[in-house]
Amino acid sequence: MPKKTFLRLDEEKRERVVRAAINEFHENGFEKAKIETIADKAGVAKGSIYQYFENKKDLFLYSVTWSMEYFMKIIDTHTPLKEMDVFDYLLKDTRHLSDLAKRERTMLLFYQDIYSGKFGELAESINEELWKIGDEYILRLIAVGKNKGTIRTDSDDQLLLLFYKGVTTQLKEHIFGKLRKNEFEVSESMYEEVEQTMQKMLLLLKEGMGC
Amino acid sequence: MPKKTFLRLDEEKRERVVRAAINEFHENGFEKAKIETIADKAGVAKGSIYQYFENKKDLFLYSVTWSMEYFMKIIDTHTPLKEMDVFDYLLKDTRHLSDLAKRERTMLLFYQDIYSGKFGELAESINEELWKIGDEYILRLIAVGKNKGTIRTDSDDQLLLLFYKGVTTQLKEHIFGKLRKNEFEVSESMYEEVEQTMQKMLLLLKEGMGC
Amino acid sequence: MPKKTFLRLDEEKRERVVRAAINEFHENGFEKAKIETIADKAGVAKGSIYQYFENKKDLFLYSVTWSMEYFMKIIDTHTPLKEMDVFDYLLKDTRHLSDLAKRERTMLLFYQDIYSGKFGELAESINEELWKIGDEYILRLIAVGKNKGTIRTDSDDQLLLLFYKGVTTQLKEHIFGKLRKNEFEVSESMYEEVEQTMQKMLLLLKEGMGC
Amino acid sequence: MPKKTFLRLDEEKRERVVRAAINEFHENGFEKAKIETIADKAGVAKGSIYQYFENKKDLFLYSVTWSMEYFMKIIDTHTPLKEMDVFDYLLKDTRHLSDLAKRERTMLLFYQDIYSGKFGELAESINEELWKIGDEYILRLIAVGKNKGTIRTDSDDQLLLLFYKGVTTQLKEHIFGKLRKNEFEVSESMYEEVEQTMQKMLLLLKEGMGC
DNA sequence: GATGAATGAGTATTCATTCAT
DNA sequence: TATGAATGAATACTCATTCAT
Repeated sequence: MPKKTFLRLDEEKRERVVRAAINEFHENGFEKAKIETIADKAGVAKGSIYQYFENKKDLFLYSVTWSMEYFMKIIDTHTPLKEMDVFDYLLKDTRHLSDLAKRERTMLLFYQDIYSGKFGELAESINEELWKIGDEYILRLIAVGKNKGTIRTDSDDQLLLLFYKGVTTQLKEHIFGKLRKNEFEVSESMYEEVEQTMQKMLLLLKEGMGC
Repeated sequence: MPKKTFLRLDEEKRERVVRAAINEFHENGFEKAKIETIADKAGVAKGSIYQYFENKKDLFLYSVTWSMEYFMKIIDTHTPLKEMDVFDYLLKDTRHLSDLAKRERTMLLFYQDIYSGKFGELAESINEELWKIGDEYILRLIAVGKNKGTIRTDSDDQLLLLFYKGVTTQLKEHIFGKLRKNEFEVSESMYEEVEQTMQKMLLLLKEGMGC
Repeated sequence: MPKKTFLRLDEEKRERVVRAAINEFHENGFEKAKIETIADKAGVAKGSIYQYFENKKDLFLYSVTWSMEYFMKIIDTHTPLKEMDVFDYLLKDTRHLSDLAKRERTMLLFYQDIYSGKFGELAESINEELWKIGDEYILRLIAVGKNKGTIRTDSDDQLLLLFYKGVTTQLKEHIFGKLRKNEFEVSESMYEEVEQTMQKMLLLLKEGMGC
Repeated sequence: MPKKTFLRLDEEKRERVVRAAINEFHENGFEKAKIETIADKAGVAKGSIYQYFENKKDLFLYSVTWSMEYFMKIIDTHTPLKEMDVFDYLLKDTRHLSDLAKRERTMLLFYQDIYSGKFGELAESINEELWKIGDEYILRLIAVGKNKGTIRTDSDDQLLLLFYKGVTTQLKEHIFGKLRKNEFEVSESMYEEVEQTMQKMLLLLKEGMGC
C-alpha cells in the first residue's frame, strides 16, 4: 500500500528504495531498522520515504510483497509448471538456489527471514498467502506424479505434501547454510558435493529410510 | 550469567522472574519487551531486575537457557535414551508434545520462537548448542537403528539425520498448529486424527513416497 | 499581502482559496492547519498556494482581512449608519446575526475565533484595527444618542462604550450559543424567545439592574 | 490525571513543574509549547515529565485545573461569600485583581487565555465547569440582592446574570489592559483613575445608560 | 537487598517550503 | 503559471539503565 507518489516514480528509483529497505530490514530486523538509514542507502531524503509510504510498517509490508513477487517471477520463468515431476522439480529448484544466492543474496536472506517467521506477526498475513501458493504448486505436482505412477497412491495428498515439504525445506536450508559458510562462492568440488547430497536425499524421499 | 544476587534468591522467586521474562519476550519480541512489564509480571521492582541481571540481553539469554534446560529435563524423564528406536522415539516425542502444550504453553511457544530463529542473532550461540545436543541424540538413535537393522545402512548418518529432522520437524509443527487452532483443547476425535497422521507419516519416513 | 499572482486570478478562484483557508484555520487553528489540506479544499496544487502567498502566516493574515472586509460590507449594507439609535442598532445588529449564521456559518465562527483572541498574537495587529473601527462606529451612535437625549450625558463616552460593549457582546454570544446548539436551525418559538431576551436586555441596558 | 509518580513528589517540585508548564503554555500556546523547555524551566529532565504525565495534553489539562483551583482558593479567602452584595463584590473582586496581577501575573494571564477560549476545544470540558461554578456564585449574589431589595425583581436571574457578567467582564479586561500597559506597575494616580472608572461603571450597572 | 524516581539518548513522523519540470 | 516531488528541521515520546534512599 505505497502512496500514489511512490507509484508515479520511475522504476529505477522505486527499486532502489525497496532494495535499501530490504537490506536494512534483513540486517537489523524491523524494530531496529532505521528509516533514515534506508533513505540514505536509497539516496533519497528521509522525508521522501514518508511521501512514498504511510509509515515504517507500510514500507516493510511492501518490501515483503515486492521480494515475494520478485521470486515468483523468477521461479515462474525457470520452472515451467506443466508436466514436471516432483522429484525433477526438487533438483531444478534446489540447483537454482545457488544461482540466486549469488545474484540476490540479500533478498534471498530476507525471504528466508520472512519464511522462517523472524518477523513474527508483522508479515504473518502475507506469509500465509505465500505458503498457500507454494503448497498448491506442489500439490499439483503430486497429483501429476500419482497419475504418472511415480508417487504412491495409498497416501493422501496433504500428508505427502507435509512429507515433501519437510524433507525439501531441510535440504534447502542445509545447502543454503553451506553456501553461506563459503560466502556464496561455489567451488567445483563443493558443487559436486551438493549435487550428491541432493541425489541421495532424493533417494530417501522416494524410498524412505527404513529397510 | 545472572548476578550472584539472583542466585541467592529462593527458587520460587527466581522462577517467577524467569517466567515473567519468557512471557514478555514471547509476546513482544526482544526489542519491544519492556523490563518494567517483566518486573510487574514478576511482582518485583524494576530496579531489582538490574540487581539480578546485567541488562536486558542478559536476562533474555538466561531465559533462553532456562527454558531449554527445563525441556531437557522433561524430555530426559520421558524418553529414556537407551535402546530406543528412532521411530518409536518420534511417536513418543510427538505424543508428549500435546501434554506439554497444555501445561507449559507459553514456554513451549517461546521455545519455538527460539528454534525458528525469531530472535535472530541474539539467541544464535545458544541455539547452535541446542541443535547440536538434539542432533547428537538422534544420531545415536540412528546408529542404534542401523545396528538393529531397522535403518538402511547405505546412507550416511548425516544425511539420514537431515531427512529425519525435516520430516519430524514438519510433523511437529503441523500438529502444534492444530493444537493452537483448538486453543490446546484436545478432543478425543482430534487425538485420533493426530495419531493417524503420525502413523502414516511414520510409514512415509520408513518407505518413502515413491513407488 | 498576497503576491501579484494571486491578484491576477479570477475572483471565483480567489474566493475558493480564501474560503478553504478560513475553513481549515477555523477547524484546526493556525498551527495544525495544513497547507496541503487548504490546497486540496480549494482544488489547487499545494505549490500554487506559495505562488499566491508568501507563507502560511501570510495566507492566514489575508484570510482574516478578507473575512473582516466581507462582514464590513454586509454590515454597511444592512445598517445604514446615519441617525440610528444605539438601542435600535443593537436590535438590528443582533437580529441580523441569525441570518448570517445560517449563510456564512464557518466564516462567522472564524470571525469569532479572531475576535475572542483564539489566534493570539497572530491576528493581534489586524484585530486591534478591527476593534477601533467598531468602537468608533458605536461612539458615533453614542454621540447621536446624547444629542437626541436618549443617552445620559453625565457619563463620558469611553465609559458608555465599555458598558455598551460589555452587555451587547455577552448578549450576542448568548444568542450565538443558542443557535449553535440548534445547529443554526431557528424555529419560530426560539425566534420569539431570542426576541424577548433582546428586549429585556435592552431594558437593563437603559435602566440598569439596580432599584 | 497525572501519574502516581507525580503525586508522590514533594509539593515544591510539583509546583515548580506546573508553573513551568503554565508559563510555557501561556507564552507559546499548546502546539508550540515544548516539553523540553518546560522540563528545563522546572529543572527536571525531559523524561521525568513523562513519568509524571501521560503526555503533553495531560500536562496541559492538569495545568489548567491547577491554576483554576489556585484562584478558587484565593477568591474563597478574599471574598467570603455570605451576605455580600453583588455590587460590593464587584468592587472587591476588581480591586483584588491588581494585587493578583502583580504577584501571579503569568498565571493570571494563563487563566485569561483559558477563559477567552484561546486553547479552543482543548480546555473546553474544564472550562465549562469553571463557568458554571462562577455563574452559580453570582446567581447566589443576585438572589441575595433581590431579597435585600438592591436588585430589581422584575427581571429573571439568568438575564441579570448575563447582564452583570457582560459589564464586569468588560470592566475587568479594561483594567487588566491598563495594568499590562504599565507592566503591572500601579502608580497612585492610576490607582485612582481605575477606582473612579469602577465607581462609574457601578453606577451604570445600577442605573443603566438610558435617561 | 529492594525500591522507584531520574535521566537522556535515540527515532518515527510531520509539514512548511523549495524548485525542477 | 501550475504542479507535486524533494527536503530536512523540528519534536513528542519511549525505555534501558543508574542511583539515592
